[in-house]
Amino acid sequence: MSDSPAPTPRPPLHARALYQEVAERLRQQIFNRELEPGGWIDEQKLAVEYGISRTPLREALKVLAAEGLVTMKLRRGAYVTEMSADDVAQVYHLMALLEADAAGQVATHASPAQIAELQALHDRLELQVLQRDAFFATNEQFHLRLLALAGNRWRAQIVLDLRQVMKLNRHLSLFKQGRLADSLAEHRAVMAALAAADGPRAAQLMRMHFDNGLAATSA
Amino acid sequence: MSDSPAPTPRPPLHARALYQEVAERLRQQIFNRELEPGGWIDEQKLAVEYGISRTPLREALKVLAAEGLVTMKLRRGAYVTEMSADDVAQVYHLMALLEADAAGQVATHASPAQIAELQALHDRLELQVLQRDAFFATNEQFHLRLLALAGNRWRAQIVLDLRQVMKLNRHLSLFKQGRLADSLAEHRAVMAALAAADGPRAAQLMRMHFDNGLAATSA
DNA sequence: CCGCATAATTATGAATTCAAAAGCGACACC
DNA sequence: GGTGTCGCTTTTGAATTCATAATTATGCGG
Repeated sequence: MSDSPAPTPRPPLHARALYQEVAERLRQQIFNRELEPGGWIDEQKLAVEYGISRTPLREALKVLAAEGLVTMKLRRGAYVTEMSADDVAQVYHLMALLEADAAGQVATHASPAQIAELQALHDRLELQVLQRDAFFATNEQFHLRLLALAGNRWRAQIVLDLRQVMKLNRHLSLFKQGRLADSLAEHRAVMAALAAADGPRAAQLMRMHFDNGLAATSA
Repeated sequence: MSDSPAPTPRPPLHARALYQEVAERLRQQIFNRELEPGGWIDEQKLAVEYGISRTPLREALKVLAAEGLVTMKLRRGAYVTEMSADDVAQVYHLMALLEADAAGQVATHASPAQIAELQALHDRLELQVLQRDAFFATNEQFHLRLLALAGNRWRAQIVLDLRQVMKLNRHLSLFKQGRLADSLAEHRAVMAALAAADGPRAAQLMRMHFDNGLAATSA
């Protein structure tokens, strides 16, 4: 009689397919450099490590390949994608284009409550300028939330994928001292434009934010 | 002794993995409406039809899912994605954004030979205004070539995927009489801007080209 | 001692087999 | 007559088995 309020044993927790769980786990291993860019992915080893068969693992690898995180070589298996400096520049350019447009949309169409939500995230960012990892996390939250508010699920998905491949070389964007503070200042300006409902300015500032981000990696 | 100059029996023709071949075949069946949007995809039936096992077919389906062409429902299989009118508008917006940017890049950076190449494609388009299917094919060739010349492989891939999902509802963009001619006129203007190396104008005209395309579907 | 051909090993790719969940229908009970 | 439950069928999901290509090792010949 102690379990009357819906115990929810376990099956409903299997909300996602196994291959998706595996894909997510692979992404994390890639981002954490446990699988290094350019490196070969040993299917058998990972299948044993994950306690599964090769089948769902191979399905996950093909999804990651479609996302661009891994590269399939015919009859040679899967390799973690390597990003050249040129690739980084290209992806930054696209993120700038897409996120600037999103910022413009949000500035002109978002409700006060939604702006307040973004403001809250930004405020948290202000407090985390000395904690690199937390800063990155909150920063990503802000950008993804902005994307969601911009209301274009296709763009949101694309930017998500781009942000993921960008994590392949966090070592390049290991912001040098000071970049974090600069980034925050730019962020503050974008937030101000959003709050002012100034679409063009928000877009322009967001573009600059990314251009500076790119410059910081290549410099 | 008659086969001395490298016969190349067959193996090198296996240039692509089977799951990729299957993915391409599935795309074609989807675009041709042999698999209708919203419809369920019968794995066993298709596997028999293709003369393969379910394994590579399922891998292909997951790739298509990552591209957005099909939707996987947990424990219920794969369904051809349905595009809402809103989805169409969103995707058009992204194509406008990305291709306009690409046009700007090409206008400012392409070599004369590359511009001539695009001009040749456009000239062919002019001759095909009365053949709807040929017009579409050449039109796509032009846009994809432009993307390639713009030199951002990530953008090229993204636009390719977007163009694919857009084909899910060609019935919506079954250009009404006259739209083809209008489209051609816009195309001619874009080509002129490209030839004149006027980046901003090329971008602007390309954006308008897509905006008009969207208006033609929703009207 | 070096190079090439050939055999053994290993890993990928695909088919097959197995398990489990969802859909469907019949039957009984209210 | 309607509703709920039990069991049967179908289909998805995953593991296992099998085939084939590539890599490595080995041995022979130069």
